[in-house]
Amino acid sequence: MQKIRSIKGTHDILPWDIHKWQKIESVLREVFASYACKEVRTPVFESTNLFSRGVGEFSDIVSKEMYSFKDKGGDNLTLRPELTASVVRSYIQHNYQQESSLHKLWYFGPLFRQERPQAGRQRQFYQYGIELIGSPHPEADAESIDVACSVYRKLGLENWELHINSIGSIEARKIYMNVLRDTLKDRKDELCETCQGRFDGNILRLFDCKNSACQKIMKKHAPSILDHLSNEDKEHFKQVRKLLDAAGIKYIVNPALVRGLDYYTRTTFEIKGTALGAQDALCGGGRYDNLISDLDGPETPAVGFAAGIERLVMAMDAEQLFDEDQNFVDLYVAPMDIACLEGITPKVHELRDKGFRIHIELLRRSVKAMMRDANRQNARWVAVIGEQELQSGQLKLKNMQENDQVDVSLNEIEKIISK
RNA sequence: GUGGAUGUAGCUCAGUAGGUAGAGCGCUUGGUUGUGGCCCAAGUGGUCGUGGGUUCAAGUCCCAUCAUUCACCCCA
Repeated sequence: MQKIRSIKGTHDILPWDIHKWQKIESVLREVFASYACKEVRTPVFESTNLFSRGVGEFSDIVSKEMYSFKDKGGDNLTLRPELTASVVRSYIQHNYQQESSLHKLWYFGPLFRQERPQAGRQRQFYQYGIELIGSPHPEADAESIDVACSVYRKLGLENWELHINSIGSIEARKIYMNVLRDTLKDRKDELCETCQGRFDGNILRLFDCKNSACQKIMKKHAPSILDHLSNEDKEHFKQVRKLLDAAGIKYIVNPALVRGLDYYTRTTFEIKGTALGAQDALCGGGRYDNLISDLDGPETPAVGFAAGIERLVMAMDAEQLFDEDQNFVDLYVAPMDIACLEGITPKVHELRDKGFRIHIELLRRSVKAMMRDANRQNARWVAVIGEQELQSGQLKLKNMQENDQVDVSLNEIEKIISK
């Protein structure tokens, strides 16, 4: 008999690790609120064709990594492999543009991709991100990059770097790709197999190849995409950089940064964790001016990013940025027997209503065992409740840090444990 | 999908030349009658991933399989 376990590439976030996620989530809310972004939540599954149209039918994500299935009505559904398409779908479906001409949205949730798991990559994983929809201007690009960086700054993360690039408009990119093909065609034989395969298709991907021979060739001979942008593209990118400078954000202009998703235009950016393994992208994003109209929505410019939580947790663990789990209990109630438990219940109920964190011992253990347990649970105060205490209404509250006891009446408990 | 590494108690691991399993931590209980953190003691806990094979005998050798993990690919 095989032990039941979570399926490949999925993980439990265990009770003793959850505080890490809660810390991150609370900072996210804080940061997004400070940029006046609003949260949107969309379903975890959508029509399959939303992704094949939005992400690109020939992209790896769509062609081989999606969890797709037919429901009982025969509809083709897919567990979302990314969130931008879903948010855009929601934007179009509910005519957000009628509410306001600019939307600053953020999201957080699980995504699903059937890839081979490894460090920093799982089949169900969590991302948060933002989409700024409506503005064609560089200030929107800069703001979305700014938000992304703020999260790491607020969390105290140090080992990361921001890479930015502009891949121009579709027209400029087409021209550039031809130039690239032209300059590299004599060296095509020196490239690795996969790169040769991509030579005639999406040649931009050659920049992503990890093969050192390919990298050398690209570094030496490939022209920079930045030299092949239109004047408008160049001006846009220049303004983005000026705004980042003004915000005091350090960045690396990296002309080799070509994001994998098909929908990007102009600005692309990526934040790399410098202490992570092979999967080092903490955050990736860029501008996508054509996606909304491609999905039959109104012509609407937009820019956004997505960032992975698991990788962030790894990066923060590496820098030891998580405090000990501070989930202490305010009052540990140790009843001598069931009658004592019953007698103290009204008081406990009242205190819990007021928001105190109270643990009542549920195992009928010895006082010694209860004290040990209270210690383990980081209890601030302990009250041993016996017949005597109940009858007199007087009890001893033990302060676990100071190791001393105070005599109090039932009604004074609240005052003491509030401190 | 392709490669490499690994699979022994809840966790981290040891297991010597093949002879039917150990440590530390954890957990439980005790060290007198109602009080923790240190210390001490006892106890709990594993069909050695699974299935075959070789052998008198396998955790230890061989094969298969599954799982985990790292890397390729791709990406957050």
